[in-house]
Amino acid sequence: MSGPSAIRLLVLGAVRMHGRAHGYQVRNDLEFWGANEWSNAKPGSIYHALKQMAKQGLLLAHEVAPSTAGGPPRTEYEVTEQGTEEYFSLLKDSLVAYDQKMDVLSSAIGFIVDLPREEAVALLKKRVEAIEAWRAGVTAHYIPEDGPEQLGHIGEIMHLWVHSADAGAEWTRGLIERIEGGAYTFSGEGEPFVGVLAEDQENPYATDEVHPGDRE
Amino acid sequence: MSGPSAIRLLVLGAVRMHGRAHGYQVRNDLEFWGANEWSNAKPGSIYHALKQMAKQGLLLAHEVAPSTAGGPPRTEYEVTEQGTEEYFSLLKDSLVAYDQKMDVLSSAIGFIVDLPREEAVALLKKRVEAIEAWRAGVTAHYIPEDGPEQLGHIGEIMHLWVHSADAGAEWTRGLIERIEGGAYTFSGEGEPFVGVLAEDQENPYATDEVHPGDRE
DNA sequence: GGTAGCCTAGTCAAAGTTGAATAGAACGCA
DNA sequence: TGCGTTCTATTCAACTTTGACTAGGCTACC
Repeated sequence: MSGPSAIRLLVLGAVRMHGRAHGYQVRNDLEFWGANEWSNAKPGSIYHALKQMAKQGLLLAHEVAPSTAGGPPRTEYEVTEQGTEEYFSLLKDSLVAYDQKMDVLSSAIGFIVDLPREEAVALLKKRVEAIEAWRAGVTAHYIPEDGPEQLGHIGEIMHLWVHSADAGAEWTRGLIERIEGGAYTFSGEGEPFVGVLAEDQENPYATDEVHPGDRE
Repeated sequence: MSGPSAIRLLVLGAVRMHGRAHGYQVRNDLEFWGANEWSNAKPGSIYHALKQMAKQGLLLAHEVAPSTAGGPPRTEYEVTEQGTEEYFSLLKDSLVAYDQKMDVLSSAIGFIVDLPREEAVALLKKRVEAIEAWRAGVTAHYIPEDGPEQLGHIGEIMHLWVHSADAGAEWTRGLIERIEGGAYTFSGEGEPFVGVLAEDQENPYATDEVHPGDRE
């Protein structure tokens, strides 16, 4: 660690989609996206990220209005120009970085259509290269002179990592193909994808249902 | 989160192997195991875990002796009975839990030979079941009535997760086969595997070399 | 018309994580 | 002998994450 942060990207991206949003809206969007399943996007982290990024000038905080829908008053945020820069920089880094933090990659995939199609493809290709380089480095380093048996069951750990890296590379190659084949609508290709909940819309994924196999 | 913690398991396991160990020894072991590559095992976290677990009665702290090899005095730790219980409980949980935190699984694999062979196999089989259940739950929930196209590129995220889950299940099945086939030496099968560095031994993996593709 | 329960919106203390800083002792060597 | 470097061993402040808590308003229902 610590490469790009998933929450920062998620929060920045969510606020950016709304134009102006308060914490609770962001929180709902992330739940809508299923981000609670694959990232550490709990309320506390979200509000913390908002405040921190406001302090750093990436967001502009409007000390604001009592709620329009009951509940305590709320603070609304907008992304600044600096915040937009950070957003794209974070997005690109997250697509390329192979640090096996799936939450970072997942977030970036969620926003990938904010990039032009060719750039997305180029970054994903760089990702594949990064994975292959990581694989080469690790296998060279940890499967040394005297043969792998020497490591005993410890070798299974490297095996696991290499196996996952390969799966990651394979998935990435598939995605590249789909994108090159014309799937999805990228930046500058008309009607952008809008993945936020409107003020009054209900969240179809909001549920208390616990999926079998989940660990809380 | 927050399922079992990787550092706690690693630290507990390292101290346990030594019988009695100070922080620097633990730190070296973890580096020897390559844990710095696949977990957040930085010095700060290690010392924190030691102190915390001592406070909780899992470790016994001996306020101790000036270093025998230069440097400041050091504190040595032993695992208590309660700590041993916690160790095995953590170990078993980590083997079964599918919360896609690879560091937790990796740590557990490192210590899997502390269990009897049949128990290890049983736990790994439970793991495969947990993965399959998770997969079933998630696909049912996130690929709803109106077909998956509705999700747009967001569907790729679930695709990624499912792909990784499948890879994880496949690897686990492979490991089960190898273990059932007699690989490695488990608890109660004679000469236990010893993976710690002796007091004077040099660490063959200690290196500043940066593997290509690494993100710091 | 009261009250139980839920939705909105956010705060906070405790715990965990990070990277850098500290500091003593030994070692090389000019 | 004195000076810089490396190794040993740990601490610390800053930051992030977590889960539980707070608190106002609305709604359904008796």
